[in-house]
Amino acid sequence: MDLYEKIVELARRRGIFWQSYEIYGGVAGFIDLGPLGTLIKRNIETLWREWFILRHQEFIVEIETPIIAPKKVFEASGHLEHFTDPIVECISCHRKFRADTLIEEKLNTNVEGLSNEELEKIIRENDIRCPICNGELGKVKTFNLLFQTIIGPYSENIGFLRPETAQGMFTSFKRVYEAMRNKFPIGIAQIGRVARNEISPRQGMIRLREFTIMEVEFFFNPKKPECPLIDKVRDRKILILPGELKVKGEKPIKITVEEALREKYIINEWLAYFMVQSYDFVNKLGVPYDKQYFEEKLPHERAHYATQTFDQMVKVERWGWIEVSGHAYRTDYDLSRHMKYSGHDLSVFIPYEKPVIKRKLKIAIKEKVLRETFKDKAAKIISTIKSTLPETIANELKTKGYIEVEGEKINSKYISVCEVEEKISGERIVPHVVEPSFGAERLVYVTLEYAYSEREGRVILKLPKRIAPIKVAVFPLVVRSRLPDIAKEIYERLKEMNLTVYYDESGSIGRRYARADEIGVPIAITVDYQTLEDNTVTLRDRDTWKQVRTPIEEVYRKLPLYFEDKIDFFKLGTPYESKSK
RNA sequence: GCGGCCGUCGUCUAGCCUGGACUAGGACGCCGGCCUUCCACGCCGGCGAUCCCGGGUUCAAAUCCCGGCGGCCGCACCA
Repeated sequence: MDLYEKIVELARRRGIFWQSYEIYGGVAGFIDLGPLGTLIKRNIETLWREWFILRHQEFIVEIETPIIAPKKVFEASGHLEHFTDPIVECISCHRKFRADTLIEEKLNTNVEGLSNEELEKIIRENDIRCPICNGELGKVKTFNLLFQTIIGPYSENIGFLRPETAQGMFTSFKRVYEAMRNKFPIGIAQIGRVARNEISPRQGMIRLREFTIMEVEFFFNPKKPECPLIDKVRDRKILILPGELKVKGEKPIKITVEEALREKYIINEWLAYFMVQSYDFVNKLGVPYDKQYFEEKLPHERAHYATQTFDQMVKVERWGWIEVSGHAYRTDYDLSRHMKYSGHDLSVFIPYEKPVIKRKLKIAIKEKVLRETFKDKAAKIISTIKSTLPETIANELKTKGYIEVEGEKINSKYISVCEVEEKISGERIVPHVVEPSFGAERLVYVTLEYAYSEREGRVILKLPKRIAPIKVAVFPLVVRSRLPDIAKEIYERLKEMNLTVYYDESGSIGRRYARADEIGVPIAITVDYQTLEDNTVTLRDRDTWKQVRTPIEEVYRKLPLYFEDKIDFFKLGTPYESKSK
């Protein structure tokens, strides 16, 4: 049984996650989170919020937008066109191939944007066959990974489930920007469900058809792409595999952020900054730095909207390196497309430090005179003049004394040229975007895998205490005397402190410790006979099985400090060894 | 989607080849009780199985046949 199987089994047994709709045989690509899984995922989300939003709250804000969007949104975003692949199936061996890459490889030509029929024609004309068995290829079909639905009753209004939360940030960009009183640069974050109709998801929690994305769309001025926070991470070393090394089959290299930027491995400082944040965030979930690296996606591997993408890879036992986050430089692709498709201006006004004074020619039209002379034709003449460059008009007036419009000669009787000063206080730009984007369920799995350990045949989930779904377990050593009463009292007090905590008096104390270890409870409090004498209890550390003894009142004071990482376990009391040992 | 392997209590499994005594057995876990002064102790009891689903063959199907669904691995696909 490999680690993945052990975790899946533990998850099912203890209520962390399992396959959805089991009673109907299950459906691939969907999972339920159980009581513990829900807590774990929420703790990961909370940590993410703190790490990416709270710490940057002066310029990163969180929003929520719908899961369903009308067709137009995905026409604009390019997903209807690009989130699909033309696929051909070999008639004899039934293997499937991407039609476009097959042709591009064989004929060494670019067939981007061609229709399925055109691709099929090329395949027929060039007698392209199955590269595996040399069999004949069938019809070119399209796979679109968007889930489709209908908005409203009996409606023609087609909608789609979003494949990423990002579009919500783009479509509402202007509102958020204004609500934040034109804060710029600005990051908009969202945690939400997305859906992708994967062709064949078969890696449990790793490839889901519906999952949670945590992402930031960070909007900045492409003319000022510097990140003021980059100094904080400039000297940080990261493991990175740039595209140019990847194509040579080389391994990731360990370099500083500064070097990565200098060598243009990473093309934007903000992108680099968020990559380091992500490196640390995943480390906080229990993944060591040497089990992570950033891999650049090659042009043909990238999504349609990105000019550079790094995937943050984490090593897992079963599948090797898997992607837990993507870091894409999306440029102004999305905003520009939404401007074009919606007709709304999504640009941002950037004031200059000092207004620029520009001298400019202006044509003054004496409309009244012009109308009197040319009657009906006047309107047309005026609009033509207005759409002509003032410089051109001035030049013609100077040389010829008139300009010719609509077959009429217009001289200085009707128009005159003057020079005006124009004060330009800034310019409008379409922001560029970098996007760090995490898959929450994958992080849940990765966190579990790195927390999983065994000791003396027992499972111990060494979850970071921030992530542990249950923080404290309270046990009476035996069900005798007043021990259960005191333990229950402690349990009630801890609940009032907003901790997740549980009380257990069943079976032997050893069994109860084992049960608690298995779901990663960091601290177990045991009420024993000594408690009756001096009001002290033992606290047991999940990872070392060591115990300390502390007065009950001290427990309430010190536990919060422990969970805030202000003190470590051994500061919770004085070392304690049980007598029987 | 193809090929290989697989699908029985919560979990792991026995039974399947060679159809019938299977009311589907066990272990672990879970629940209750007893016991118990610190690491899955012991004893008693209990709950717990659409034998993946549907169809067929048969007097009789967990067992044989067909179809489907789901899982794992490989290919392909996807990020």
